[in-house]
Amino acid sequence: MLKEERQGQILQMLHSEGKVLAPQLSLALKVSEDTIRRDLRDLAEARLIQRVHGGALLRAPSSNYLQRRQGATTAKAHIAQVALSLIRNDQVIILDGGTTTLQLACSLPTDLVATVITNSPPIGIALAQHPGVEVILLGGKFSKEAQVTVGVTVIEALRTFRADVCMLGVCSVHPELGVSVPNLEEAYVKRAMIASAAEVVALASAEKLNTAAPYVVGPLADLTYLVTEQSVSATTLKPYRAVGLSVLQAD
Amino acid sequence: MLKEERQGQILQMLHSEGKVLAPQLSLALKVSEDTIRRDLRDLAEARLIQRVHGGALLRAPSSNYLQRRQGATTAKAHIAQVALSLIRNDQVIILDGGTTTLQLACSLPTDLVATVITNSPPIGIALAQHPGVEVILLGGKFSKEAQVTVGVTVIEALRTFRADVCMLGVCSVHPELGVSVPNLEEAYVKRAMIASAAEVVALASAEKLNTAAPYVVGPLADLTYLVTEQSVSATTLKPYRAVGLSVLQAD
DNA sequence: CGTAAACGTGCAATAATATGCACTAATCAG
DNA sequence: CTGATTAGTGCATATTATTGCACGTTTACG
Repeated sequence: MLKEERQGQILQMLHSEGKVLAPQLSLALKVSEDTIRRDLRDLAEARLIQRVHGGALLRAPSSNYLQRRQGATTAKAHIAQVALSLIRNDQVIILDGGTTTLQLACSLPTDLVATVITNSPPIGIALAQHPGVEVILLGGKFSKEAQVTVGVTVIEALRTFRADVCMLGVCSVHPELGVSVPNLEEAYVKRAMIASAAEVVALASAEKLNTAAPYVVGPLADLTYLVTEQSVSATTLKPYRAVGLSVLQAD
Repeated sequence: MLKEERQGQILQMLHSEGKVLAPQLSLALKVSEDTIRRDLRDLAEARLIQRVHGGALLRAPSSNYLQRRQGATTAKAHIAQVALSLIRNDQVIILDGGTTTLQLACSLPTDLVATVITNSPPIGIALAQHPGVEVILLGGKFSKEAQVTVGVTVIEALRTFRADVCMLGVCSVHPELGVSVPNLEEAYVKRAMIASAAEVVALASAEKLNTAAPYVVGPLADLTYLVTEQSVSATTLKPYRAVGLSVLQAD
């Protein structure tokens, strides 16, 4: 049995039982407790479990999303402001999850008349303030970390829409690799969002540029606009403009 | 039993009882009072409880700001508390939208392992605090007043599930008319929830009893349990019990 | 005050863990 | 193909964490 396979089983058992004990795992997986402990250490290092004396527990709920929601708001607010200019009345808009897009949702004019399709419950709730906006929430498994729904139902549901524009919060964007994310599920969802929209707007703060993550969403050619911060230099943006992307910078 | 697990139970008992005593905990958790005291010291250090001579108290008067935001009356909290007793580990639970069910979601033990299917984004977000709970959000048009998703996609999605129990917040319930709601869409959704669950629990505060609304969800026979307040008289409840419904009252 | 309960501390027993080392199997450069 | 390297594992041993108990001190409350 491979190490990764074994660690996968540990995770699975943890999620079904709520807790796991080292001796119990040793017995079930037929390896020594030492190996189990090493596995648990690895998994704890990867922030997948909460290691405790005697075994492991489900990871304590992280307030990552809330923390991120606090941080770096001015840059994101500026980016959101620019993205606003790409939205017009009576459009069908796909809004990706994430803090930048949540900021965008909050910044929408209150008299905007539009349909917003999103996999982010917080965005849906935020848009309750906008009487003219019809909100369609995409259903699926709720990812607590990113506060979005993921899974095949989200992708299936997206297929049934034809949106005018899609606002994508990107984790990583690179001139050659294109858009990539740290999570397989999210990659599929973003791909489906891109496929269902006529125009695609990527919202990327400065630190996202020229970086890459494990899962590729698609090439730069999939994007129509790239919105980023004022502070980014022209040379940094040159390769993006070179492939025909319209780059907008906040002021 | 792991230390962290035990401390989790202490927290849970504290939240349900309002206070805990060292000897009582020692008895309940089958460890010495010394260990209990060490646990209480740890928890106090982590600012999770307020340590006092003899045991511990809740640190802040209000345990959850979400509860306050909803203006949770004590009645609703009590109803939710009773409904908790109908939930066990490893169940698949359908949670209806509404303030009472949100209260219920917030009151779930943090170490509960279960799957929750809901059409309420606020409930989904609230359950992000529960690492053992897998949340499935039902997608559809977002109703801003009720803060739930509605529409045919919700009903379609519900068809694909077979839940152990369904927790229904009811607007109106009447011995002869059964459950009814003021909105056609919601009626359809509740009907679908009932159809997908083995047991149906209706949560109804006192003022909901013996009232009716325009759209009928179904007869009382669809329900398994009716949870309501202590203050409701036995004569009021008699017709409900007469049709074989198990009526539970908060204390 | 005085008493009993509650508390803190040091200590020993036990369980869990970390670390160093040896062995195996797979990989890879030459 | 061969020898070297490396990741993964199990074992022995040292270290640490957790717990219960003993004992002296503090606290609550009549």
